Amino acid sequence: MIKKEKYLQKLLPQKFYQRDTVTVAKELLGQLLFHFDGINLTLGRIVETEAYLGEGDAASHSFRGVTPRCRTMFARAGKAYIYQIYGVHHCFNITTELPEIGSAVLIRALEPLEGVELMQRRRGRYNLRDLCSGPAKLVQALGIKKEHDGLSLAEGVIGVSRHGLSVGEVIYTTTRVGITKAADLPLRFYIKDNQYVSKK
DNA sequence: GATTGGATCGCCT
DNA sequence: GGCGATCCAATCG
Repeated sequence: MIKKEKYLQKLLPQKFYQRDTVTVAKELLGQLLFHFDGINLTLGRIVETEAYLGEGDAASHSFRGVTPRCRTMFARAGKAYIYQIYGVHHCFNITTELPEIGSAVLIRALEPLEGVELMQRRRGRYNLRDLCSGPAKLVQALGIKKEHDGLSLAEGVIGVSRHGLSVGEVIYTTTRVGITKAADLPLRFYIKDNQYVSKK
């Protein structure tokens, strides 16, 4: 189980994230998100993302400036921003742009690829399509915790490894899921016809 | 100090 | 398709 090394070799550099949030959200599609918990590696291919902007986006936690919850959104690009939602779940984001811009990309769905058995145990679900087809589902499947908030993806504990889109795969753009403010902005991106996205 | 509601999920009908 | 779980950040007074 030395699989970890081959993914670390292709770790996306910090500069990948320190760019326009919409660009990062689109270019994360097809890449490989992993978590190494010290013993086991779980990994999936990113098939759905959403951009949360640092300016003019009322749905973004950063809309009214720095608060205790969203302070990580104002950290350097390429860090994990993890928050609790509905009292019971957690969501995983990656910070983008320059630190003064409170922006991030929400990872909404993965195609499970490595450590599938462990994901199934963590989820208590066995159908592959039920493992990572939602932001809180993939956090649970990968074993990501709120303690990882602020962690740099350059550490290689949680990280994204390069792996582009396949030939013929097309990116679809829609409005974001589950928000009421700024609900009309086209900031959700997913791989068209992919069976692992959270919603069509 | 109190109230409100949320970047969700899974079970129920 | 509807709704309860369950907590705390954000907002208001």
